[in-house]
Amino acid sequence: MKDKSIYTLHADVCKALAHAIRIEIIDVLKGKEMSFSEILERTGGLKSNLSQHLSVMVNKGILVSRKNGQNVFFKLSSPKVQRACHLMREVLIDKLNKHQSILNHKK
Amino acid sequence: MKDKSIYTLHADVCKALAHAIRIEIIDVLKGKEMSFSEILERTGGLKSNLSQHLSVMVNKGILVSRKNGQNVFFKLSSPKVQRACHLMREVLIDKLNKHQSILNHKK
DNA sequence: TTAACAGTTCACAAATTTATGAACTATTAA
DNA sequence: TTAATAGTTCATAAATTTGTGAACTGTTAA
Repeated sequence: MKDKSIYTLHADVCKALAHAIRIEIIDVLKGKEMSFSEILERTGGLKSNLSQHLSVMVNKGILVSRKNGQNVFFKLSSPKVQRACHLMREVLIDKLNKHQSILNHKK
Repeated sequence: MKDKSIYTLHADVCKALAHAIRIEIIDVLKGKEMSFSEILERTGGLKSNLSQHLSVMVNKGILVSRKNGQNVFFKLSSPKVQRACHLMREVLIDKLNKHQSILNHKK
């Protein structure tokens, strides 16, 4: 049988996008590097929770981090992440538009 | 507070990519339309399981389906899906390459 | 009508993911 | 040294996702 482990690895990377908080982090991190506390300021919530989400994203290769003194800075590992995320957002928008136009047709 | 429901919707679309079987389905469906049974032939597994995965993908707007007689045909809802998926695959490959080059440096 | 075929739905157990708060580590300042 | 700050780790309970097989629906053929 064909080896499917590449699909598991690929899905693991995609899982790093599969949570509202993590999508928000990508949104906030678009293009720039930001410290943990700045991200926390923008997203809100518990810092333990944010730390866990960030660590998932770093482990899956979506983000990279570096430590400077007491602070840890995060950024997207590549512009590809932002592009992929943007495409998925468009798929969502397309779907919402289609639903809207179906509704308009019915009235 | 800022409204975050767009992040939830966006993450829901991304969740449709977050499973090995669903990544395989996208891979198999690249560019072409295919019937349920053809997809089942290629991916293997239980048909009830495949049917559930396909229904998740249709509901999230990743796939569209049409019925013709006894057969149901599926295709990607847009080339954007394939492009996003490909970008995430590249993020994975980049990560694997980086790990590889770190290993080479150590020996 | 009955049987066969294609696919979906359902119930449920198992696995995975998530949020929370407490405890912990590391760095800087007093 | 002690205290404060920044962030991580850990345990655990709750929520969500997943795989399985049986039952079901709809379509075609005999």
